[in-house]
Amino acid sequence: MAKSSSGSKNKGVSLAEIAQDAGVSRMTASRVLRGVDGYSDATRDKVLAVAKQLGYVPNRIAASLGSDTATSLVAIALPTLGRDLYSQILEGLESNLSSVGYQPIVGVVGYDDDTEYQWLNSALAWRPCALVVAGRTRSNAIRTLLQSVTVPVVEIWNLGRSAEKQRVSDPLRVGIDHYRAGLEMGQYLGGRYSGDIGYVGVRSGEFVLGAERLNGFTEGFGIEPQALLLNDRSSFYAGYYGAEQLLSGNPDLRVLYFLDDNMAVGGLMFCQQKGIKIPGDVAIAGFGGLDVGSVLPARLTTTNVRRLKVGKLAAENLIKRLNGEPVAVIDDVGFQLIKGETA
Amino acid sequence: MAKSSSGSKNKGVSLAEIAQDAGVSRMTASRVLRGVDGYSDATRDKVLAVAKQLGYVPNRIAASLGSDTATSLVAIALPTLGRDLYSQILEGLESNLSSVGYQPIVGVVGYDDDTEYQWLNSALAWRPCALVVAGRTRSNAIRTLLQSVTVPVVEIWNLGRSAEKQRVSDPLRVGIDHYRAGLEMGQYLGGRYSGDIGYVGVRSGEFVLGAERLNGFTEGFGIEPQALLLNDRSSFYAGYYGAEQLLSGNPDLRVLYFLDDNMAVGGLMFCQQKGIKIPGDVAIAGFGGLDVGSVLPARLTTTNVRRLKVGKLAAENLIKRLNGEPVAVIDDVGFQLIKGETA
DNA sequence: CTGAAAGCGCTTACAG
DNA sequence: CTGAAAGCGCTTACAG
Repeated sequence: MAKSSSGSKNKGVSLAEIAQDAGVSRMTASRVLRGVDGYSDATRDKVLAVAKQLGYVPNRIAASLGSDTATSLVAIALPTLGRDLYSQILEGLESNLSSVGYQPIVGVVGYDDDTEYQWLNSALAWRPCALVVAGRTRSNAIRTLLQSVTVPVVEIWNLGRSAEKQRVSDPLRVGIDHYRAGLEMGQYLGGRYSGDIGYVGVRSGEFVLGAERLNGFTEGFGIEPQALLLNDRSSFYAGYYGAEQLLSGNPDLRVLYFLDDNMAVGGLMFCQQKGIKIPGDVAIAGFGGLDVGSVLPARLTTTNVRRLKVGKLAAENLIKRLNGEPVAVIDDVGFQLIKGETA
Repeated sequence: MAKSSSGSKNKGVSLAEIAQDAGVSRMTASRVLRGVDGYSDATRDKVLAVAKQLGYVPNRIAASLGSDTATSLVAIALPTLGRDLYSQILEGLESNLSSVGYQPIVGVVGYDDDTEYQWLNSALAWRPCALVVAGRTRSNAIRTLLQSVTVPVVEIWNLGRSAEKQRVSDPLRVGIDHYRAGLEMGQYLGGRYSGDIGYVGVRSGEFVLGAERLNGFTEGFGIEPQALLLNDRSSFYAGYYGAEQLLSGNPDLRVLYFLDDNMAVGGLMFCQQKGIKIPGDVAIAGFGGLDVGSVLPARLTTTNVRRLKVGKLAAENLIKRLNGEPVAVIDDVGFQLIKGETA
């Protein structure tokens, strides 16, 4: 547990001192500092001057306890962080959240229900005004937790498939329909290629990343791909390795679909090194629309998703909900099939 | 400012209720729940049972106000987030911080002093137990702020050049000496190539990213490179574009050094497409040791830095400082010159 | 436009 | 081992 012996709290300037120096009551000083109505111009100027001179830093801990409104803290639980996906979503979230005075508490919880549950519980102790989690199927314990919480919950990235059954009290969802993204890629490739197909993805324990996309892809293509699920994180190297594994076992594979562009580029590199022609021998497709795909000698065939936009929209919708404004319970950011030169 | 009309705070179970149901005083319940000494086994079991049954979620806001110790919140101000660099550092930070009960409040503040100052000030309102910022030269206002703060400050990524003058009260630093990283690369390439050299980097307004590295590189190579500083974010495409610009203006450039691997790979792609031989015609080097470099047809010459490690070590040292334990004021994570095939 | 009182949910000294 | 009192720094109703 966190403890700090060096940490006797910074007893800085308090509201009471401001009030005293300005010759007003704490209430009046409080009103001025919060910018609510109820004071003369002279009073305002005096209080503000004193506050500035003394270097007053308001104490949100006390403010939050004193009021019965929630804090301006938003608890954000992310599955991962070190790669493009969630870091860009988080950047979008942070940007739009902080611009209106909310501050994110972030946790990296992986794909493990217990870890996420623990984290959410400890985050709740800070009485956040909202919760942001990645959309996915969860254990009963977490579902119960998320439902019993009185603050808004936003699920990002994954819209889920039961888009039609939403009620107003349900969590807000912002992201894309990954099944459809996979479906469209499957249909596109299915119309151009035939023969055996393969998929290289990643799992985290029980949890298979991008499972809905793979389902959609299978449906769209019309053939069950040979799926290789590495127990690893997505990376160029995982894609390289996965392509090697899959192709060495099944040299006839005509199409290789990857969990994301990072892995697809890794697979591409493997094929290039082995003299396998793309897309002549093997067609390759990724997902995500990462930066790298556009600079490759051959433009990567992929599905483009605006990750920053997902974060920004999630923040916007959350803010609307917090302000009691009407808001789309499901917000589909959409995607774009990029018909590149690798498939 | 943040406000929430839907946000009447979740009046959940309080300590008082636990105490009443368990038939003890609030103080005793508090002691049990915090795990400090001073109660019988029977009392403990009773309190714990009631707390669990009622679904008690402790209120850290109140706990923090009630005690005079700092919160378990760590304020982390990052320049950027959507790319590998700081997201991986943050992942390391979060991981080691959360494992001992600290929670990060994160802000993305760019390279602008005013923005960072504002953010730090609002973060301070949450009375964090520590501050984490990126190491760099700052305005007087921020320096004053960071010095006047009573909680530990950690500067990450950049060690700075005045490593010898540190005192115990100075901020902790964890990262690498970027000047040296540039110097060693410059020396390495200077020993292998001669002729005009170029550098493609990025600036954010006044702030030049990786400026110390460029200085070291110049010193090490012994020649002032033609430097192109794009007013953009680092990306594959920026590297591609930068290489194009630089090479079209100076076809004789023999060496191209890039701000980071992303940009270097972009430059590499440009050269490949133009039939420019690497390293026969142009030698290319990056920085960072990003994943992509290892899968390229030609292994990228670069400087490897363990970003996750920077974050983890920063957290570890911070925790030591918070616990009053001795700790290295400057912690050099080090780097590794990768002599690849592109230079 | 202004302020005195009470309270938010905890914890810190005390005292027993 | 246990508890009554006071207080953390604010804000919410009131009342004027």
